[in-house]
Amino acid sequence: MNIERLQQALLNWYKVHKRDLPWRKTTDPYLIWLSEIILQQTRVSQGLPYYLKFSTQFPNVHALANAPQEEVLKAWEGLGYYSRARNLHAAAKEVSHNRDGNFPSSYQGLLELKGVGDYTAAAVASFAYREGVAVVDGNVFRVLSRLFGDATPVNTTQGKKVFKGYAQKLLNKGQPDLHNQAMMELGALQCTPTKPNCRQCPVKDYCSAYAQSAVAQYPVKERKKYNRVRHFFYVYPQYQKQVAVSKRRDNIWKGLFEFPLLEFEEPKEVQEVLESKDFLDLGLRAFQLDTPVKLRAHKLSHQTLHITILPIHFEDKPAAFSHCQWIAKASLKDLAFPRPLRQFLNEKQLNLPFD
DNA sequence: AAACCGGGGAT
DNA sequence: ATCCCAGGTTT
Repeated sequence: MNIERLQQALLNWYKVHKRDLPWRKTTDPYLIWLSEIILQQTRVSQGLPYYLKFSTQFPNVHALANAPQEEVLKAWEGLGYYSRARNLHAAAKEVSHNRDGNFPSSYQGLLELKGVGDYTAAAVASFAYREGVAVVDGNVFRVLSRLFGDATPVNTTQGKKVFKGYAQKLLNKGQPDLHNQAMMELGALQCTPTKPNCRQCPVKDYCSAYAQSAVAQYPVKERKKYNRVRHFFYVYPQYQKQVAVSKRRDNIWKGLFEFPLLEFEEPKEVQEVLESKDFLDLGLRAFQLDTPVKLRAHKLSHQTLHITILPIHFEDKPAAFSHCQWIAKASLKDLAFPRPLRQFLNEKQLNLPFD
């Protein structure tokens, strides 16, 4: 294979077909890093509005570092993988307070920032500094597995090593920034998971899988099937114009707000929940239960949540929920909630505009 | 090495 | 219903 010809064909294709994306118009490591964290495991169409919001609300690393975590999580609300937001904030503090606002100037240095792994370090280093390190994201795994006809499962330790090696060997050392972006763009637009457009592919003449009419067989993945089912019953405690909320401390949705939660591994009827020890242990007095609201199943990549809301009104200011904070309903909109709770709250506001 | 961590869109 | 997305961290 003539690597120089392949590199040139790739760049020529990229210059014609590349999408016009805002993070491609800058070499500011802050903006590039910000875009890369947002785009981890996230499609461009989903991440773009968040990038626009963050780059406006936090125009530089100091603005982000000096914001409260609750403000950062609120801006991240709905995007998922919230550890990204927490690590983003921690890394901003590190750069702002301990590095005088300067991001690490190399791939190796970038790797030390929280939330920055192999892909993101290579992306920032090549885009912002033109360092000669190859990026390997989901797109590049797919392109390389087809190009070399390599059936090593991509989602394994060995796969990461093998395909990183291909990527580094293929890298255009003169223009690593454009080359890396071109590889990813090729995977996103041309060498797609299903129905790749091989007919118009700039590198089809070099593609092993194409030569064997076996493009659809790549990439090979080891698939793990694990889907935990959980049943959440949220007590939604209301007293006059106030509600009780708490902040999640661990696991899923860490750092986001929620309501008092009763969780079960097995399905339960509302009546069973009301008679359960966990509910009775809340020690609620003088309350009225409204119609329970069953949300539709919330499917995550690795678990399914069945969520039921139990709205209750207290007649007197309750002594319970000491671990919660009582806040005005009007300020619910300022807090970051998990997606299903945010949808419930927004619909409830529509139904009860004067509540 | 395997599990965990969100949400949305395409098929 | 399943797969995949500009992946990283924890166990």
